[in-house]
Amino acid sequence: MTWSFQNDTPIYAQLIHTMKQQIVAGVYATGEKLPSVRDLAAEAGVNPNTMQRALTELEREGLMYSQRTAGRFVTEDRNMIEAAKKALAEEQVKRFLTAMTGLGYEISDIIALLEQEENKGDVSCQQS
Amino acid sequence: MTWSFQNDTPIYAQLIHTMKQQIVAGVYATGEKLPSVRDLAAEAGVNPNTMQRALTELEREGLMYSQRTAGRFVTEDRNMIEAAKKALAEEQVKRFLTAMTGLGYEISDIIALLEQEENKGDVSCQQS
Amino acid sequence: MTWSFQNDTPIYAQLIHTMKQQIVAGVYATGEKLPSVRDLAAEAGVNPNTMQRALTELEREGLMYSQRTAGRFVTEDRNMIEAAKKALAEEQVKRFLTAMTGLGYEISDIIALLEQEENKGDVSCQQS
Amino acid sequence: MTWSFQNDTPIYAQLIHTMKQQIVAGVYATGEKLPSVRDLAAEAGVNPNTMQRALTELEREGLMYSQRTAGRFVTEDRNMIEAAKKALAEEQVKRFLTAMTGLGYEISDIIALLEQEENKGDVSCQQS
DNA sequence: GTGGTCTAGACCACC
DNA sequence: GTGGTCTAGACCACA
Repeated sequence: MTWSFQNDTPIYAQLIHTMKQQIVAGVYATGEKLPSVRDLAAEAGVNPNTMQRALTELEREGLMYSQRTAGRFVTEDRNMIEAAKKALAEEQVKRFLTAMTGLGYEISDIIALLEQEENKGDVSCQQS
Repeated sequence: MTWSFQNDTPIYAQLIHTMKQQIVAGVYATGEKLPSVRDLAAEAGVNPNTMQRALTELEREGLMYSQRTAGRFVTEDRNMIEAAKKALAEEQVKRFLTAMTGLGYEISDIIALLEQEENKGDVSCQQS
Repeated sequence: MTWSFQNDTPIYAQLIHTMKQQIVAGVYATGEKLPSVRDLAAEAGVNPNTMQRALTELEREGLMYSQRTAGRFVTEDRNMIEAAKKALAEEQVKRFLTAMTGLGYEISDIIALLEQEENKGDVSCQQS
Repeated sequence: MTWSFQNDTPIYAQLIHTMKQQIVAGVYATGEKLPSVRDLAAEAGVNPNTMQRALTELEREGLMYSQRTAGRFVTEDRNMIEAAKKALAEEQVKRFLTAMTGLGYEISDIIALLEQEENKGDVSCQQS
């Protein structure tokens, strides 16, 4: 299946985001060799040029590097990945907070909601 | 402005979601007359039928009602709207949590992050 | 509003049925003068010729008679009307029974259902 | 054969009713695969979209479910079907009673009529 | 002009 | 071929 894209943000930007998430989430481990541009493009159902552009950007950000002959690898710098992770998380938080405050929730309300979730997940079932 | 749609979920579903959000957020107040189907469709840049379908569904959910010739109105039942708001919030929370846990965060981490945000918003002193 | 017709049975037949029902139900009383063909046709939203045909048939059945100058009248023969009533009732019963047996109900079941209805209608409310 | 429709109620509503009746009556058995939307539409002589709408509604009511590629099936939940049957029967009874009382019959009269029918059906002796 | 219904025809994803 | 979605355009009843 080809991925799904929003038609308001450029596809290459969405690719960057998705690849970043996959690296941070460990789909592609630290130092791991990535599939070829052609394969990645095919998997995502986009033009190889578009995928190339995304990868170049990710390289510029330091999340991956390419060696002429051997291929393209995820960075071995865990701090780098950690930083990317934090950035992504912050983005999620920001988006989430915007949505929730737009719905009329205060941060304190939200924290309360999350604590509820935490208890829900902690113990399997306390009282039916 | 025509709205933007993801190409993985049906447009009518996205319309439902957006309209719901707008009602909950008070863009369309309780009991207020909504624009005509045709106008809403034009505004969203979709076919009137598609908008119609979304509105029909919202009507079925009780968030609005239509009067043959007079037009379509937001429900006057605040509880209804409140319930919709809660449902939307829960959806946001769920989505957020899966994204964050996918990134490797525990709920406790997330709560900590949010508390940080809270303090940031509270006072203007920043000690990055 | 113009009446509603099925598109499988001729309109004149449906007119006969409806007029018959109205006479039997007393909408047009025994011996009463009927509106003009033109008016009846307008009321039903059909061509006067079609209404004429229906009325002619009703005359043939003896439910009404016309006097050249004075107009058209419901029969004064109560037996006639009574018979028509029975015929209509029988038709209803037949249709009803077909539907219900088609649904898998036995006549005894149906009678039980109706007796329930009778009790329901009899007393306003016995127990909440 | 194309079906016949009344021109006062929307076709899709009539389709819902007819399909429901057929399921309840066992024309389409529990769990059975239904013809394709297109075939059903052709059989009924309506546009596939109209038939689709009816089926969607029936799905929502739980009387059938669809599998992306395999087709559409009658629910396997006999209780569901039983409930639908009762609802249809109640509707028939209500309609019948209003028609008959409109003709001037009391419920007791009607029950008497039905008992007559019962006896008629029981033994073949007729003493008209 | 409003909501609602219907048709015809197209496209998509899935297997 | 299946279900599902979307569009474009038409028509109706109502007021």
